[in-house]
Amino acid sequence: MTQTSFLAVIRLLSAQALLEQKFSQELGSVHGLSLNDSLLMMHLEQAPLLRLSRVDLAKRLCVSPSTVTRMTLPLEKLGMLGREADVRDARLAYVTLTDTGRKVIGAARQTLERKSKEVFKDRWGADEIEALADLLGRLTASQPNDLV
Amino acid sequence: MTQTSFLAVIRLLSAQALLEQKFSQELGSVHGLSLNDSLLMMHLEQAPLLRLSRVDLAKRLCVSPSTVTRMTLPLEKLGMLGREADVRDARLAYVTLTDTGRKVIGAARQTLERKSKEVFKDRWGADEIEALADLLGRLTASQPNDLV
DNA sequence: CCGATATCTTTCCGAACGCAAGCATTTAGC
DNA sequence: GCTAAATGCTTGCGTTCGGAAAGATATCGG
Repeated sequence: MTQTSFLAVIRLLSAQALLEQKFSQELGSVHGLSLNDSLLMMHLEQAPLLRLSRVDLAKRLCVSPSTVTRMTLPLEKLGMLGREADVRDARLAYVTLTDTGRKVIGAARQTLERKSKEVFKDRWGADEIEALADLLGRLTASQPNDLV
Repeated sequence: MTQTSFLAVIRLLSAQALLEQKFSQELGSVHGLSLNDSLLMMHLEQAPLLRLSRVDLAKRLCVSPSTVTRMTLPLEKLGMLGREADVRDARLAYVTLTDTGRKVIGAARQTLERKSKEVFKDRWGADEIEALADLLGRLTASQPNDLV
């Protein structure tokens, strides 16, 4: 007798591995972004001033602060991200989304949306997709600032 | 207007990052296994003869064959996994689950079950957890041999 | 039977990550 | 006002992963 919660967790982990495999390749070859790069930029997209601190981004992405530093470096050199200091707190180094970055993540989002539709193309009703999104939203709701 | 399927995918990716962060640490410090190590051994657990080929494992875990080779190496040295040749096909090198491995993955499973329950502890009804597991099962159903 | 192709596995190389340590700055206690 | 603790960011080191290449074996077509 297997617990339902355990079953749900295992399937969620397996499903993520499947989706990452499906999305990663095209996202990288077409837009030059990794999946985590895209999530980072989408968080910036919906941030108040198109900017977030690095620790804030780390919490939202569930990665270490050092990873954020390393992730933003190449994107900054490509002109997709910028750096901004805080007037009050000299420790903060905000990551900002540039106009170039907005265009790139906009295009990448279209790719993600198209491939997302493909995932549910067969044997899925609109109400079921919505139910899944809703239930997953309750999991991520415990985290700082849900995405989308 | 954001697509529901896109919303579901983004939330699934975020939820996975959250779960991996929650589970990874204790799983590693207590049992010496990574999350992927555990999934690999659980796949072996339910295999017909407690054994699977490396490419088969790679497909089930959605990782490259080289990753399976590297993952199994230390677990083999620790006596949790074994190696078995095929009588008909000399190319195959089955990964087998030893008695030691069965005990270890059994203990790790208990940890995973306990922490899985914690995830849904608050604000979740039994019917909702089951609905989530069911919907996720339809995603992984497209893959070779669903787990659990 | 034999060559061409396909499959299974491993190794090498570069990329990405977490952790611990370190530096700079801010905040809190006295 | 000054020291101690806390916070934000970066760097070095070890670990893990995917892709390409290589070697071994199997299968297929003639």
